[in-house]
Amino acid sequence: MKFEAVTIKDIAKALGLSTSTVSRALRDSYEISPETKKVVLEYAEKINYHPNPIALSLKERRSRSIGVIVSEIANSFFSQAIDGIESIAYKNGYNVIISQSRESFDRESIHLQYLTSRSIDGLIISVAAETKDFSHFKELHERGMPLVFFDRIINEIDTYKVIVDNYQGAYDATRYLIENGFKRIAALANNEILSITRDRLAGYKAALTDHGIKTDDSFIKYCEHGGLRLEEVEQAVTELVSAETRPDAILALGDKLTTGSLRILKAKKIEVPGDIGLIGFSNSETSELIEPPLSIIKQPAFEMGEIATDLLIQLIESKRPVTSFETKKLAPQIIIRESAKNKNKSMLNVEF
Amino acid sequence: MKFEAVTIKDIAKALGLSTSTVSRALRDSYEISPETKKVVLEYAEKINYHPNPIALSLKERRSRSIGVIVSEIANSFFSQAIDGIESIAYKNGYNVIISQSRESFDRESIHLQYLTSRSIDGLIISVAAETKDFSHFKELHERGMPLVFFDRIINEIDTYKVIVDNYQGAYDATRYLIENGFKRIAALANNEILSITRDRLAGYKAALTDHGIKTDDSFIKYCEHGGLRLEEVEQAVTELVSAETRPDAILALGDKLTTGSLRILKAKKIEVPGDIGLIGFSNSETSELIEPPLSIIKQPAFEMGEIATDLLIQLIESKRPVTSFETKKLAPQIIIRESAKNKNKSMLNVEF
DNA sequence: TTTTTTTACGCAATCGTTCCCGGTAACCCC
DNA sequence: GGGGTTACCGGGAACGATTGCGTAAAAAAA
Repeated sequence: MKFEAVTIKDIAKALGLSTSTVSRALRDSYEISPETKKVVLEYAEKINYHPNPIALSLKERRSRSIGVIVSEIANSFFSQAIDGIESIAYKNGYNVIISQSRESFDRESIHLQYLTSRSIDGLIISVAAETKDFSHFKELHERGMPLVFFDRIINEIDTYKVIVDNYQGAYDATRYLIENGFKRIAALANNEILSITRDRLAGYKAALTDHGIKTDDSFIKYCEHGGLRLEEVEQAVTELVSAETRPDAILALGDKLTTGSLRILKAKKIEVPGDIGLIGFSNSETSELIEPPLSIIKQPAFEMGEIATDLLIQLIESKRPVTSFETKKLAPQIIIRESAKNKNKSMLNVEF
Repeated sequence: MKFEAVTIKDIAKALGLSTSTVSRALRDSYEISPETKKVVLEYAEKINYHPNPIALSLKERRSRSIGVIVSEIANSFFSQAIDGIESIAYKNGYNVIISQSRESFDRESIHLQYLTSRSIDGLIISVAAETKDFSHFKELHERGMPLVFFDRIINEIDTYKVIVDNYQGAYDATRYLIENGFKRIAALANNEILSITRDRLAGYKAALTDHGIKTDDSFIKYCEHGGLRLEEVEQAVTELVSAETRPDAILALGDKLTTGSLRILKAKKIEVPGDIGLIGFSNSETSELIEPPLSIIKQPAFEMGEIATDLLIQLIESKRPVTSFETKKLAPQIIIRESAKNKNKSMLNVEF
């Protein structure tokens, strides 16, 4: 099976010209006479010539492709972000190679290795939950590979980063719960090492403190793989609801944790928000259709992907080394629905 | 910003050998002495040499990358399928370039053009809803580009195809509705030209006929963009529920159509399944959490992606032209939940 | 008309790798 | 010791495109 492409040589031979002349004619060089250009252009059009991007990559030492590593494609947040990445990349003539870490450090390392050996021009990364050692990223960064982190970032590496205001999102969600009568608010977090975990928990704790509620460490549960495995969510939720003092609300700090905990609560026949209120980070397209309609903290995923890609391309195409980087922080959107409605008032809403 | 890679020349120079010798040593050629091999291998390891895939691509006239065109990444079915595609591609040393048609013919053509000009080795496609003219695919196919269709296929093009048994899925779902007391079953379909629309509608009609129900064409509504735009779903559903004889159940023949129609029904305060039963094709991860829990016909998306990629790679790597193609037809999974439960019995289940 | 300049093109190197074609030793056989 | 193997390695073309440099012919200036 082969797919023969026409080359510049074919044109040169057919027209009795040299390849250099053809090349220059195609690039509209001033050194070529208008007549020759016309002939070449018309013939190229006729035989449907397209420059071989691989030959160009070899010559220019750039592949015009960028790598992306996320934990999981089939996750609304990431698929929306990839959507944004693709759109900008495409506009700029880059293509995108996607890999999934599935929250595993090993898979992340392997993909990183693979992508860089495929000679990509830059990399957009959301770190895996398992990853505690950042040296592979650091080394790459030091060797000059353009890098942009989004969502889950690495503070120690100085480059562009794109995140939402995780602190504020968690703070506002927690405050909402407090102001609506919830008092014993538990947090269901991702892996402790992740930037998003730290920031979101900080917001959660600050909101509690600001409202005179003592933070209780037994109310904070961590899921090593961010809820990618339902068992870890089950264990965390089970521990929470079977404690002596059971929380009356859960703040879930990740997409999979939000739907996962609802899944578990339903399985345990625990009413939401009657028995336990629920609000969480989520970009699910169907959050409003869910029973009860989910209260969510939503990230502008598409936009984050766009911005990250814009920054990466800037980095790739800049003539001189970039030394001053910034962290773009976007505002999350909080959407309140039934799952976090006022405990007492909500009794009135139940349809008897 | 540059990312300098070590080449075979660097090794040759450092070791006082020729590039050919180094190349052969790295490929473990019999023409190279064990000692030389050892020296080369060790040095290559030491300076972290990796062959430049672009140079290889140029030499071998293959890029080891495959293109994928789907309507939308942020759609559970496709993201799960891509997941399967990536996994097989990665195992075989291919990378995957993904584009979205967003159901638009123009975007599909442009992406097709772009992908082929990027010298990909093969293509996996699920046709856009808008596409009625297949000549761009045909031409590509005739020029020898390995092609595999999945989900939405083109019958006129003779190549590998991977689908579910759409006829059977729709038939069984319709039969379930009939056997559970629903009599006036409407179908909400994708664009009329799509293979999945034809097959699913055929199954729907056959089930009706087999159970002595006359098919009513006014009960079949088409959405030109497969529900990608909620307005078209709204219009279709509105037409259905405002007809003189309103259907008592809807069979939605696409992912977006299923959640879309539920969205509209909810907005219209129409009870599901009390007023109207609902079952539909869907691969949503949260279908069980939805209110009411959704009855779905689920496609083995991941597996479909895997199979399609396997077939494509076979096609790419086969020495002689392949002339005999098959269509892999997988079984869909029907999951019955509240949204399609027996009209009369379901009254008993409502919690008062 | 001769010299200089301009115009328009070709030659060849280059990117990193593979591979065909040679070439030179060392060794063996008669 | 001449011829034939064998083992090992290098030169250079090729993949498709770009580009610096050289140069012929044509045009302009002297």
